Amino acid sequence: MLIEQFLTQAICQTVNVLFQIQLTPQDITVQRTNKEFEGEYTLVVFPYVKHSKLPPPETANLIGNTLIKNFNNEILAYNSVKGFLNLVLSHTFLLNVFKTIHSIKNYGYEVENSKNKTIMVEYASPNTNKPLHLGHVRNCLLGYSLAQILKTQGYHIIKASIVNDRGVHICKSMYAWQQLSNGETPQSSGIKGDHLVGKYYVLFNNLYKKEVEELLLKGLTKEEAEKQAPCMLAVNNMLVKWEAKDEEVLTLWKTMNNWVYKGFDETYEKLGVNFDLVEYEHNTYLYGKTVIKEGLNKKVFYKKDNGSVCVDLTPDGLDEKVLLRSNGTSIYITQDIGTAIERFKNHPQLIKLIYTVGNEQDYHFKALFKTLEKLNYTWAKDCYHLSYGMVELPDGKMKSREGTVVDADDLIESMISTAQQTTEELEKTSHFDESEKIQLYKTIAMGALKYFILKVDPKKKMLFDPKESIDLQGHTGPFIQYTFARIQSILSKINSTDTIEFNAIDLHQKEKELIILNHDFKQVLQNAANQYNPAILANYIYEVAKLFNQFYSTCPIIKEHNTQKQNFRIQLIKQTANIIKPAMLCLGIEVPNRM
RNA sequence: GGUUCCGUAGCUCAGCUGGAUAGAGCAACAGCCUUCUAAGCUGUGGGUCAUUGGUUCGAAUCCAAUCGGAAUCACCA
Repeated sequence: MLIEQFLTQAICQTVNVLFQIQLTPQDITVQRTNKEFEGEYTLVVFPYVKHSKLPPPETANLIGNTLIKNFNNEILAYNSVKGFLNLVLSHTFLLNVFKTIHSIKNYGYEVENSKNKTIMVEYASPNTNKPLHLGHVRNCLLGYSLAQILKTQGYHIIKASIVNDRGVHICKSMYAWQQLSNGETPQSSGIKGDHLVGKYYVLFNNLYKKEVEELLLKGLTKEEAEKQAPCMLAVNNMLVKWEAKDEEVLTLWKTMNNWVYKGFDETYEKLGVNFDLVEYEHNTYLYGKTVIKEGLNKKVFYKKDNGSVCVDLTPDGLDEKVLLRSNGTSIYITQDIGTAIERFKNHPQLIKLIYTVGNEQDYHFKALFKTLEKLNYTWAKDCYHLSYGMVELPDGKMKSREGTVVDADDLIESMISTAQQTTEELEKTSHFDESEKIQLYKTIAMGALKYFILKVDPKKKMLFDPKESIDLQGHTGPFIQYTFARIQSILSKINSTDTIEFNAIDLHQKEKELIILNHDFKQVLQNAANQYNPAILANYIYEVAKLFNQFYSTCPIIKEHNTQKQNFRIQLIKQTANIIKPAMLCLGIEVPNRM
């Protein structure tokens, strides 16, 4: 950022004078120089040949000559290859850049809430009829990480979850439990609450399937059978009773939901995610109805003959969307309209509302935002759907009915035991005490899992093979954690000061690269925040760790006897650690001091 | 059928506001622990960037068409 700013200004000034044109620094872009050429930054001169009226190489030479003449403190030399002008930055300039970023506390960060603006990130938002699975894990990690990243840009962040705690799905679990459980509870069975409720959800589906088959044998059509299956009738009846606040049903509903919440909380804790605001749908699902009425009065919506209320989105390339059932009850989008309005009403500083939801709902959110726009809410444009791809298994999509879902708790457990096994094989922890070991296994396991998920672009689908455990080597979370631990180890063996007395030292290639990469951190954080994409940060921090490891194997510190040089290297790796740690925390990944 | 998204090495992924000979990791092979942690470093092999056309000095990147995959088009959530 600092460097690009300087270069674009310098180049802008130069070409304006040379070619009698009027560009601004924003019109100029520089890029990093390719490995095989000398230099750090490159200007592509093709855009300027029509002004210079010279062939590209001569244009490059002309610009290069003028630059080193006018900016000889910063630019040491240049070389031009075809139309590419490669600039070699001076060591003092790079050292000054380094001193600048090193002197800034929390480089790359804005003070929390300094913008006095609020962003709400909604994620997780589970149904309460079954435990969390790998898809939820991706959702939670993305949402949490994005919230952390946005926080670094000076926003006040509200992490929100809206729990879908009512409806047919939970009634299915309730009915099956009533019929089949003999009063089984998490306490009596030792089963985690969400898994227990999930178990009865599965049992319900089995029962339903059996009943439908029986009815089919009796000669009913498939459609009739699916509607008339006794258990389904019972569930529908239960839902009616719930809405009528039947005490028995309500008590059971509360009991079973509480089992689930307790289970979810454990899983969230293991994932290291949390929320500032938890809403429950049974409280919020009626909000939207009055809005629909208003829209009807304003003629934004219309009532169809059968009594349902619709909005016409065909001018916007979408379809006609039903907003209220003919029997007057609300549906998904009705609720979402209501909660969005409530949220902007309750939080006056809210400038962005981000929904972390899978891409299967792209259409829904388009319709939702468009509808809000039609209702003339100016903030409709501030709603954003963070859409992410499904997690797929080698043999296709996860399907709960076929039992191919990867359960979140199971996955975490197996990651921990993999981490433990590998760590023991490497004999890393012989002098760790027992509790430290357990902590470390968890840290590594979650680091591997989180990084594995966050490094891929959210919008792309990703593949997970349960048969192969997630790697701990290479482009992984543990690699970065390991790098951090090494830095801590070096620092602990050296009595370091914080002086930055290193003025006239020669920089090794890897040192230059590491300075520049450190310097890029601010821009990367901004990009990740602006594009709502934690993967940008994840891939960047791997580059940093990789470069550190290369630097580390070529530039010894303890063996370096030039004290200025040694001090510089110490400060450089300190700064690197100062970037790795917060970046990893933005991804929700802990970094251990030793491993 | 309409709409949207995706297609890069054997596998998992970067790169996409157009720039030089397309990058990592895993897997395979060959080196490096008497020197700050070998979960590391160095090297080798591996590519028709789905296909075809267009835009231009220049295309994995932008546009169009085609092929392949996915999602969605519910008075489900």
